[in-house]
Amino acid sequence: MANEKPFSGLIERLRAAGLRPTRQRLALAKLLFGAGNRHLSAEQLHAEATAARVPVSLATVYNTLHQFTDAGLLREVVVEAGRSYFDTNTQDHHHFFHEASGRLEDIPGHEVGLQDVPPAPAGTRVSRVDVIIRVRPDQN
Amino acid sequence: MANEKPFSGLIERLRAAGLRPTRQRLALAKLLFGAGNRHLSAEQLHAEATAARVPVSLATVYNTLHQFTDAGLLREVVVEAGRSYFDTNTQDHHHFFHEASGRLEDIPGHEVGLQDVPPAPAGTRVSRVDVIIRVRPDQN
DNA sequence: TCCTTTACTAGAATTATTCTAATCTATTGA
DNA sequence: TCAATAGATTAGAATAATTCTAGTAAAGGA
Repeated sequence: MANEKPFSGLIERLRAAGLRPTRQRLALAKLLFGAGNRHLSAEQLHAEATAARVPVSLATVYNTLHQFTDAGLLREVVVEAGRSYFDTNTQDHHHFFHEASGRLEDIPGHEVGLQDVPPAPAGTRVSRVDVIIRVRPDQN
Repeated sequence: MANEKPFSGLIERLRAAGLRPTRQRLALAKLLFGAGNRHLSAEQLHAEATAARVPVSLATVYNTLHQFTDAGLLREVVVEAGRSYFDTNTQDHHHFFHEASGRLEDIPGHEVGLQDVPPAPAGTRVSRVDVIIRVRPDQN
């Protein structure tokens, strides 16, 4: 199965980002990038690593998530006070946020368009545009 | 000055929301709504209240902000992990977020348009759409 | 005024995240 | 191959934002 040796590629990605391909970084990368687009909190990833018998400390999970984010491998999405998710899809796209369950769902980038985006205030430039469509269960 | 008796209106707004117009709620409402559109964190509002010689506990500030939000008098905007602002402008509008300073700035609603907003996932309905344009200092 | 309900409070508790200082490991060059 | 070292990992403490608790106080109606 294609799951056997997904390491070589990951090692390159980490090296390219200036990160040593250590055991825990590889294990976390495999969990993050080995199964399509994901939206995970640090706690969730830590729990997955533990379940996968990769003992890694929560501090390392946080460090790693931030390093990956800085390297452009992940994107951080904040939806609620004290709750942020790391998204493995770094392409230009937006999100549905399910208020009831706290779940985040991708909206393919081309499905939402912005018109008349105003210019950035003087002395600044746009670093990113986040669009979050908050939805809740329909009560019908 | 027009600042002398802005209470009567506020008392009505609170009553309409089913909230008793208590001393601290009135004082906080006055700080919030007495000076145009504002974006305040709970800590900031608590500091302002203290400075205005209105001793109110932080717990009450949180309670009040959430009650006002539930009543539609405020809108909560989350921009960073562990940092949320309460916006006194409840009209449909979006924000610039200054990453360097942590400051939030309104973009009048009609300046940004969304096209091709996808339908909400089955069984859900849209409760709100947040657009946050993140900007950072231009390095030129 | 009295009573009931609702609000307020200080401080403790909780949650998410970051820091610290000690230990370990990947890499490199002899 | 191996030691030196720069960088990574760790447990646990520290911090920050927020919520909870349970006791006290104040508002509004009878």
